[in-house]
Amino acid sequence: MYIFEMNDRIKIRKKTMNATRKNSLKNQVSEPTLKRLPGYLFFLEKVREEGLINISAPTIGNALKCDPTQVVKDLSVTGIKGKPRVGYNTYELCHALEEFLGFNHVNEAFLVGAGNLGNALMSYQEHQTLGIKVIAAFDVSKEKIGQHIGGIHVLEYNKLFHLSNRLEVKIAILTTPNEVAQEVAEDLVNCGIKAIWNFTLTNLNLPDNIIVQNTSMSSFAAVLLRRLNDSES
Amino acid sequence: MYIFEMNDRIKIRKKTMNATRKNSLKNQVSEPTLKRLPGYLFFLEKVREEGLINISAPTIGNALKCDPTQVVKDLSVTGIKGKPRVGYNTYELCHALEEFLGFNHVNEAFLVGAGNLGNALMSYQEHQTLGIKVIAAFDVSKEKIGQHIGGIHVLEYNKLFHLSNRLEVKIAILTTPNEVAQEVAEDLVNCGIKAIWNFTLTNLNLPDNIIVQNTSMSSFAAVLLRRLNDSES
DNA sequence: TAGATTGTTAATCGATTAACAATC
DNA sequence: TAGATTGTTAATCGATTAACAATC
Repeated sequence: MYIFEMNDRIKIRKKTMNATRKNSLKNQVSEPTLKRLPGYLFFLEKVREEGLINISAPTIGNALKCDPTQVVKDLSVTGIKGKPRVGYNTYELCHALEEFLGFNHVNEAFLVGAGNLGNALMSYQEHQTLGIKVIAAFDVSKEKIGQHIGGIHVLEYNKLFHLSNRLEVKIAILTTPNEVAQEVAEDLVNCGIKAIWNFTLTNLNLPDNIIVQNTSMSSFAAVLLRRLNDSES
Repeated sequence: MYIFEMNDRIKIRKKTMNATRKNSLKNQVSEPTLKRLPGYLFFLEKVREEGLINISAPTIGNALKCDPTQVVKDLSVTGIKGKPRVGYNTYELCHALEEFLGFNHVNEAFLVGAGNLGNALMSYQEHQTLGIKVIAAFDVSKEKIGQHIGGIHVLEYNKLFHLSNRLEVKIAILTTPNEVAQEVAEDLVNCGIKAIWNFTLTNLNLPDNIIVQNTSMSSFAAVLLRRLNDSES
């Protein structure tokens, strides 16, 4: 009988996991495509308001500075079919994109950490239709508790546990200090949260089935500053 | 003599441009790598404060949930060499990363559009060291002009032209309404701005030498909502 | 020395781009 | 019909991952 070495075992387990993972990810839309979709939606809504009934992929590509073939491929995820020589129906496309992205219905969310960034996101969302609506914010600071920001109450952190029992909220926005992010995230998962929009710099360690969307401003700053540096040399 | 058809000409010009572009981009660090670097920096700073002198790529990869080979490759851009069986010197790495990213010196920036998101970024930056410091904000709204937010004056938009003459600011943060973004961006370029951190949904049309870093919150919302949807089916 | 880790080079993987037939 | 545009399939490109020699 052949005895695996430890390294072999690990490799085999890794491969199996990857295969399973990949299978469940099959026919999922790729992240680059998903990130481009809101851009199409915004542009198409503008165009539609201007009264255009149809628009071709080359026209869209020209406006958004990307390859027409890519536009065709990206838009195909909505299931909407275009007509040769005519293009796509702007109304149909807008509608399908909103539905596909989940921007057409209200996705309720909790927000934890009513600091600067937290406050900003609370105020911001009133004006942008991200499809995500913060219904309650939580903080531990006595000064912040009781405040109204952008029409949202800031509640005591402990109330999270009660409230999550009553409401079926699946999304949480995490804007706490980095040091407590992991701890808070675990609480959120225990409260039934399925997806965390993480604005902290902490790398969260959570069960595989929890969706974590890391959004670090410093990544963008890094690209901008480095490109500026490159261009000057 | 062979006469090109128009399509051929366009194709050839495109190819030439791409070749030139690529040449100037040669040995530039890729965007995915750049976006990961602040994560390494943040983690290494924490680790260094805890007193660790050396750290290996596998240890970093484990903490940040990414491939050790990728860690090695990413960190190689700093020029810091690790020692086999020992790893990298945490102090050297932190220092080199900060320098490489431009986070070690103050990069002055203007901010245009002191709305919700603008205010947030003004307050936020005090606490995070993104390497970018807003030294003045501009708005057209009478109510906002004269306010102090996060220690930053909100000035009348027209003052931008005077001030940019005196100061050598190269970076601008754009948080205006979408409708005026293009117009403001052109003003900024005329004022000598070289890099624009664009938080609007408008696709800016600017000279090739201007660096535009698009940062749309809705892209992240799109990925999060879609993944949540996928996981539920 | 033995073995873990670096660093480089090759293989793989996935996304973008190109090519082209189908079609309105 | 002619020709622009869709939509699919193939080629290219670039990033990630794997393999392995060098080295402390």
